[in-house]
Amino acid sequence: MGDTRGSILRAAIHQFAESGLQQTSLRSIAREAGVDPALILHYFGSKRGLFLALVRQKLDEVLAGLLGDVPPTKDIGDLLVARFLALWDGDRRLFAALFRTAMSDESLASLLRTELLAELVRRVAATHSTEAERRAALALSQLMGMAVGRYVLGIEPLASADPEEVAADVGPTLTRYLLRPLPPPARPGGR
Amino acid sequence: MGDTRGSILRAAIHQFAESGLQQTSLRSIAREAGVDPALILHYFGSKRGLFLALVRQKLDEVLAGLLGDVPPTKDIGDLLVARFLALWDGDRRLFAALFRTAMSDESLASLLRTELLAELVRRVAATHSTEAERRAALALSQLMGMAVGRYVLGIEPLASADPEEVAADVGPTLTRYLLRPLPPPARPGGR
DNA sequence: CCAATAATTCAACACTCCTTGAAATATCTT
DNA sequence: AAGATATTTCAAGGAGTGTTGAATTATTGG
Repeated sequence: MGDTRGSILRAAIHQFAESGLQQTSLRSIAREAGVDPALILHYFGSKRGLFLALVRQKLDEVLAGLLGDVPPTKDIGDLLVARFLALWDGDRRLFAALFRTAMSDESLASLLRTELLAELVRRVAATHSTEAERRAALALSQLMGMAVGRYVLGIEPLASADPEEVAADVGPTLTRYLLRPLPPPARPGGR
Repeated sequence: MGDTRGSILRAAIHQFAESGLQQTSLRSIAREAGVDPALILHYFGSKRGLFLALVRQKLDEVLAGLLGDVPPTKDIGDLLVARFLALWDGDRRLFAALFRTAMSDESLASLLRTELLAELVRRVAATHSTEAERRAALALSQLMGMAVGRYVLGIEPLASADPEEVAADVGPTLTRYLLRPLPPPARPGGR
């Protein structure tokens, strides 16, 4: 099995999920992969390069799993929340680690904005030509807050609730942000 | 001015706000405070001890500023959001750094749960004897999501919007979580 | 003024880290 | 089989870390 590069990636996923980007050392990844640390640099250029390779891969999964084939429905919020939870529940530790890193690393945050958020804006704009950015930002922040509470901070009963229950609670908020009338925006220059 | 301890704390706040807990070194704090690194340990025991001293102090400010003297009102959500934003807007970098750390550090996360969340639960329970935990968790996650979007990831237009506008958008969600009827909880053991 | 206590510094230990450049080993091509 | 190429290891550089314990300076109290 000449898949050394693959086994490095696997070890990296495992370690990053366990301890995050900063805490994980190339040495410990190399140890788990049964490989010399220098080899990782040979393949990925740098620790950051390894991490980014990982992120790109997962981001595609997220985009497909979250925004792929969204049927038109009145309960769009419930659907999005359910998909979001299904994704994240499938690999809690890894996603939590990725999310934490995105919050500490401007270049990752920027990736989130330009890929995930932008795609969401595009979908929203398809039904609402105006205020798509505002709606998408609000929806995304509720999604992220739910994730923080459930997966990162472990706030009960949110952390242990069944996905369906969470979707029933949070979904309507998303639906409102995405489809319902919003308060009139502040007039620029008004007081 | 024999306030060396105070100037260490000030330097620490500045540096932690700028770079976070891990990235900031005792040596650089000592440099800014014009002091030997060992002196910090003398006063605070450890790097973590210094950070915790800081957190305790700020947490009290937050609790007072957020949950102190809440008048009974129908628009409780707008009020909470406005207060939350006023607090955080007053020191964006520091709060963002504290929040990031809370997400990576279980003992800080636990502090958030046992202090901020618990206090919120107590307030909610005053008007809703049942489901206070569920309501508080939902409200807190929307607050945190708003914070992540606005301050940490910098999602537009949320990041640059006037506080009043954000309060008008997000407040009703909080009010709903806190005061309005929620979907019936899943029956335990049901399917 | 001198002893006791507090404040502060010095120097060093013991790690760990990412990264580098050259050396060794394996694989492939012809 | 031999030369070329890719893969992998070795050893070490060089910097930075938190922390410790003793030594030094300043401050206070009798």
